[in-house]
Amino acid sequence: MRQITRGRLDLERASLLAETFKGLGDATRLRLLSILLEGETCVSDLAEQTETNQSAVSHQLRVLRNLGFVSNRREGKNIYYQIDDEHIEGLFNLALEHSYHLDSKE
Amino acid sequence: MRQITRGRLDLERASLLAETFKGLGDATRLRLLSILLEGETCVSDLAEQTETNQSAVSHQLRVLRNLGFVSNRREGKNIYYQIDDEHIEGLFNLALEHSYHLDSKE
DNA sequence: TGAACGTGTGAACACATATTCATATATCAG
DNA sequence: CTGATATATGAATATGTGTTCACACGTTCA
Repeated sequence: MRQITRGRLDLERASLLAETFKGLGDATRLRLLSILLEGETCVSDLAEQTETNQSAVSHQLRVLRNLGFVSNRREGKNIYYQIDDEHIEGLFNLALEHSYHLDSKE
Repeated sequence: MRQITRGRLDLERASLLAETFKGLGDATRLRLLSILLEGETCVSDLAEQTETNQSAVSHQLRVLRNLGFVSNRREGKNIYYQIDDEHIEGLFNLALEHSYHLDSKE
């Protein structure tokens, strides 16, 4: 059982966490993740479904890969991406709750 | 009981979520929040404890206020900030778990 | 081998963002 | 009112980031 480190963040740990949140701080990346949460998808399908050009998708997938959010595998000419992190869905849902929370404040 | 909206994110909702994550995507802001999670704190103390100049702290507190993460109250010359969102701690902890997850991959 | 297709990558550009400096505003003490 | 203190704010600057374009690379198929 992992003991979560609580208490004040030092600069180094804060920077690490900031990287994680920054990775989720872009609408295109969130939409890619949202599609991938429904299942493995290849790059061209991701581009089509998000109405984003293929190069932009590739760039953003690299960001997600570097953060350990997704992984990929080649199958012929296609490369399929998949979620490779168990916390993304939770982060999604908490952030959604926050947005509802905001609604109710206004 | 709130029904969480799942499934694919449209652009508008994705942008909203991205704002939330962007707000957490900065080490200075995360450290401020981390201190505030321990209790209400005034601006000058926040600046001192993060070794950040007062103006920068004020700017970042404004960002956090605009996102609904914190609120404040004046007491004499001081202004005390406090956490005003129930999801921040959860987001913190999930992101921490993700960072441990990353460690174990390398 | 060569053409077609899917994907990755570097450069360039436009735009966003964090920090600093100077200064404004608000409150309090005298 | 005056000066001191706490905080906010706008402008300037440096740095980061997302997208596009052009092209490279790898795979398949004929």
